[in-house]
Amino acid sequence: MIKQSNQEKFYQEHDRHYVAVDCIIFGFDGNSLKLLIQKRKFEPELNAFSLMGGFVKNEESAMDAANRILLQLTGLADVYLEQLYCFTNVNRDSAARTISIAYFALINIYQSNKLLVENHGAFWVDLNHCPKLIFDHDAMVQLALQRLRLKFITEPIAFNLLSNEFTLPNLQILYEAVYNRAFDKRLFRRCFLGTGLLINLNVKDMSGSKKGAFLYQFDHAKYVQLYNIGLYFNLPIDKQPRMKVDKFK
Amino acid sequence: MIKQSNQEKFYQEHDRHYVAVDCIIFGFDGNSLKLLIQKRKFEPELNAFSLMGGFVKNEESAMDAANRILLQLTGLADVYLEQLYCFTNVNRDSAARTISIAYFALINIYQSNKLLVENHGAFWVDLNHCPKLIFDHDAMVQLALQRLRLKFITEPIAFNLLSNEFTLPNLQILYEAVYNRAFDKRLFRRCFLGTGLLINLNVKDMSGSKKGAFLYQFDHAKYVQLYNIGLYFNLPIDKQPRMKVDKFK
DNA sequence: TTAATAAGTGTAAATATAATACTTAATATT
DNA sequence: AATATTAAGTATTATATTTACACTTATTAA
Repeated sequence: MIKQSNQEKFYQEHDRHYVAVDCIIFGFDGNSLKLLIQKRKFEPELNAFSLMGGFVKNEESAMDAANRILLQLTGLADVYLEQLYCFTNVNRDSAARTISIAYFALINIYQSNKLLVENHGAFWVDLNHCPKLIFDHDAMVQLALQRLRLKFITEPIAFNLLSNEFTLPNLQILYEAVYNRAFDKRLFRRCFLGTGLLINLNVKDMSGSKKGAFLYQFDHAKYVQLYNIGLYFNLPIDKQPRMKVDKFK
Repeated sequence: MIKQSNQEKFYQEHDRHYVAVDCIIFGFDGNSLKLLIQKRKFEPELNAFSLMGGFVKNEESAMDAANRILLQLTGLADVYLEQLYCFTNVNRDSAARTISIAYFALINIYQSNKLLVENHGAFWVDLNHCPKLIFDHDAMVQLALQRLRLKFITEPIAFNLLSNEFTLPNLQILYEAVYNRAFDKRLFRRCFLGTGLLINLNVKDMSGSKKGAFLYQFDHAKYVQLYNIGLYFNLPIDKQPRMKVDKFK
């Protein structure tokens, strides 16, 4: 008990800080990547654009806080959510020294609760036409996009942005939006179908073309099963040129 | 001014937290990967083993804090240091709610100041024979090792663990320690020499064998130059088997 | 019936990776 | 002086992967 009080003293000598989480919330409307941002209703930076965020409370982890904020804003639980980076520059927040743990989320844009989103002054913007955001939020978004590009190659997380049922053209357009470049249809299909993780539902979605495109589902169970025997998801796309002697001989 | 005070009120409604940094400090003794840990001289967990850490102060970023701790402990500045992950579980620290931002460092074990290290009750342990560490520090180390394996393939950071001059066998032993497996000498040499980033000094290090092994330097300037024209460091080693239809047909 | 549209498909060439064993330089030993 | 020892250093062939590339098909609308 005396120990406990010594401990407390030891800790109490140190500074404490506001700890916030900021959420980079990605969505996909079938054509382009979207980001959910808000017009701030409070100071500092009233009326400026920012990511959705909030403070971490004593009784919750940062992940809890991010989930809480996502639920409040979108009505969605069990969202794909990943810690991105912890931003700690002393003056990053103009109001008070605050460290921010950035998380990025992938959600199905059409499953989010429109009313909740609107009530929070939030709205979806095209990633390519995103207004300037406050503080270091632009840097957060850029870093999230980088991370997304890494992840899309090495984990099958793209499906979090799509409906349960999707077509291969849907999937390709999503990847093209993320990497901001076109892929050859034949190569793209082969590398995805080659994983054996897509279940052809033998039903056509006729909304996108006259011929219609087959609907697929992602076989999550098979993914887990293969992962557990040491096989990994890894698409041979968007490989960056490598330093090689012949490349500059 | 009234605005400012409203801001302050808004922030002051929220909890503040102790924010620590913990450093996963890697070294290499020519044979195996080492970790710098300490025997704690204070509560909680007096005499238990832990990573080196400290609290983030009001006037410094987390990176500043990590650098400060590294300098105090090893006498080294300008160390390779990278943010790993922010650990925020509510009960991760038994003494008080503390969030910890973990950083990993790569240092040349022989450049660290032995006296300083000893005075801090710190010492190097073989990664394969590391005692149980306090709190979530074991998880931090495992995550750092994972990150290291990713990074060693995609960035030439291994050289931070070696002397300025090194032999190809030195480098290979280091990679073998990190990936915990043997590499074929011919493949390993080819993939490194193939980058064109190693300068053969045409001087032999005779300490390791009768024949001697040529000393090399990493050509950092060339690395930056190639990086800037869009060529990337990427070694084709330790590729994980990929999910493919034929693999389980 | 035909025109239009996007979906869907296969093969060959080039490149990258993996698998493999012997030679060489220097030192230590007899 | 000859020989044994040790780890360093080297090249080729087979296999797998990646890239490049153009036509056919299913359906709807005119």
